[in-house]
Amino acid sequence: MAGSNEDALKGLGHLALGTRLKRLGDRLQAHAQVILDEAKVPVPASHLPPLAALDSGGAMTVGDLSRALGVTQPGVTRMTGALETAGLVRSGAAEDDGRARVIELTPAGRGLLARLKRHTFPLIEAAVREACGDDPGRLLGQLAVLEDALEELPLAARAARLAKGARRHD
Amino acid sequence: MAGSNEDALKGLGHLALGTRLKRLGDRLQAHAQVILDEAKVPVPASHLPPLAALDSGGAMTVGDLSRALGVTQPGVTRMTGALETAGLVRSGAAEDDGRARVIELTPAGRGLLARLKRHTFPLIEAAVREACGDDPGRLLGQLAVLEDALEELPLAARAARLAKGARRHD
DNA sequence: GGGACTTACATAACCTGTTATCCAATTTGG
DNA sequence: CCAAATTGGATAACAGGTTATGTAAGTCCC
Repeated sequence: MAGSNEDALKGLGHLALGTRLKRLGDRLQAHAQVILDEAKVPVPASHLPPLAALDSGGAMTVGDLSRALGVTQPGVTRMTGALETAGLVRSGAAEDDGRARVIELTPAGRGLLARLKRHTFPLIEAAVREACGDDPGRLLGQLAVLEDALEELPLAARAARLAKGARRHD
Repeated sequence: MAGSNEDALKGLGHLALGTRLKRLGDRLQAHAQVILDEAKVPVPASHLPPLAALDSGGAMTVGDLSRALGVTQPGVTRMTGALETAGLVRSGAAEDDGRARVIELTPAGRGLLARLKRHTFPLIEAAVREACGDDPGRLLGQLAVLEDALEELPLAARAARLAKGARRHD
């Protein structure tokens, strides 16, 4: 019999780290969604990043948002389309460039953001921080280390180098 | 005016932790995929967890796999379907229960796993460990803390408690 | 033993991201 | 000034997960 499962991912250790990170991220978002729902926020959590970016950065184009959020341009097009349907943002051609579409918050969007910043975001922030354990910054630090490392030298390159070094033991 | 921006995104800070974890996980998987491709592994990285689970746990049903991997049952159905098409697993009704479908590795699947365990997994493992920085276990530990915390008390409950405590400052 | 629940899986529809490609507007260079 | 290259965005197709629901097999209980 398989005995106690669960350890399948654990057994893969660092190999499954990617899977594990994704799942944990998903779960965090789902939990945050519950808080948002309780606060009667009329948008899914996934739409908050663009709203926050527009709030802090002011009106900007699709491309700007794409860069600001780190999601691809089609993703931004879809998100902003949904937000526009929800009445939280509006958009129009840029004055100086007919190709660019400038997105800005509507009053409704600004109002929502104001409420969120005052009541909801701090709550989520505090709850997540608490869930992170004694030293909340440490997790973020570890993530940054990993992100930077991947940026600096891809895994494949590291693997190749390690393989070369290990070959004599083979 | 929003003044110094940043604080909207700061407010999102830990809400964005979910997004960040997911994105980092994605990137890790993409990097691992490169290594797998170079090793001529004929499956996407996302299919390795079920293979590894079957390898370590032996033949098991769809439901077992779902629990072992932490993905939903339809997800397992799809994954195993693809693996079966690829000839790496096979399946059949359980002897004692006509509803259950038991999945097991084919010889090809076992062979692939053997090769991976010998050559590829250790490489990925080592590369990821290196990328994680000086103390590779610490990140896993942090993740476990967060996972356990979410399990033990959902964010919404934490938020509710924190909100109650903070109300007198409102 | 036969009807009502329960269980295990399959299927469908959806969500949210991706890459690939197309179109229109702008810029550039001859 | 017009043709070519570039740029900003939209659209389509796909990926990999999810939830919701359907269906067949098993179990319970009168």
